[in-house]
Amino acid sequence: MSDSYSLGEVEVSLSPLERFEEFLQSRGMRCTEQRRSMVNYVFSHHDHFDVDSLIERLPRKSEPGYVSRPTVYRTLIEFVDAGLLRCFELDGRHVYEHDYGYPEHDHCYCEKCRKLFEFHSEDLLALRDKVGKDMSFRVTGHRLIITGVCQECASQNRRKKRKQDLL
Amino acid sequence: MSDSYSLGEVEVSLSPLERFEEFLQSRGMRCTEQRRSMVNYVFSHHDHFDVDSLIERLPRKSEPGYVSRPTVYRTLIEFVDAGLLRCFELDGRHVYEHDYGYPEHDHCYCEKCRKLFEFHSEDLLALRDKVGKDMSFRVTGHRLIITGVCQECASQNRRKKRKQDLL
DNA sequence: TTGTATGCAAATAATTTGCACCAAA
DNA sequence: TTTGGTGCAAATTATTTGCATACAA
Repeated sequence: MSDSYSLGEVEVSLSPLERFEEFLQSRGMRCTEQRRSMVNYVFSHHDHFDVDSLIERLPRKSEPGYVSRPTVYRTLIEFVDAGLLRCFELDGRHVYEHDYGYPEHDHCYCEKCRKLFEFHSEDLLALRDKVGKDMSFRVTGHRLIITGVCQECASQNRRKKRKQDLL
Repeated sequence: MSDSYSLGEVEVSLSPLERFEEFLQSRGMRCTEQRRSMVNYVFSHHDHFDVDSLIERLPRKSEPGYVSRPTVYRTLIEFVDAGLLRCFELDGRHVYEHDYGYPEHDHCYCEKCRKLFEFHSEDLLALRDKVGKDMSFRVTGHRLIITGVCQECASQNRRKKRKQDLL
């Protein structure tokens, strides 16, 4: 095992668990069974997820690794504080995604299938900083969501329309 | 009175009430006391607002123009459908702002005072369309929020720090 | 008159909290 | 042994809904 850890596309020197342990130490918090379980399950996929979909993947009650719903909420907040996850709101619920070891990006959101598609734009970062300068605003971050219809949903619509035309 | 109506910076040919009445007609909905009252209060300010702050401005129960909370929610949805308001989520609640007769814009959000500052960027629209093209995504809209600290809050911090330095 | 709209109270949904018990360091 | 952590049940918050009544067209 090398001394660096690859997640997505960015090289980082610690695994998510190691980094989280460091965070816990620095705050006098404990590395519990539940926290370790959460790290395992959250960082074994790179999808976006909400609390419900995470709990579906987590072990059930009475199985090893089970984490209660309140603790899931509490631990996700810790992950965000630790810089492991980012969180945003979509359709009235919190959505989480990997931050640590994962390249910065923004999203297109399909209003039909409700899927998120990632993209990265250097121009956006430049634009963001320019706006900050113009407005004397000290920028710490941003969130851009482009809404619309993804290719797949758009072509499904077209297929349906063609069928209707034949009737 | 001229036959065009100026709100913010964009000229439109109908007042918000007239436009809403048109919308209601087209859907076989009725122009009620409550809907008229809401139009009055919502379009007499240009601020961002959430349901609670709107209800604070609205007449109290037993006063003329009173609208019950469920009807406030229902009517705001109608305003959005009618293209009079836009809605987005911030800190777990719905925030509304004028759309009709108001120029397209995005926001800087100060994490200290939680105020929203508007800006407009043509570059952003171009960027948005380019991303859509690159990703074969049919763009219908976007939402950009730049987070950080506004000038006022930043300078307050500096003042506090200076004072602390003197102790 | 006829169905849409409203207010009330109750239901939902997502998230948070109080607290007695449990366990990491 | 000493705090911090957890699960449970209950509380909160924002929003939505069912339904009997009220009212616009």
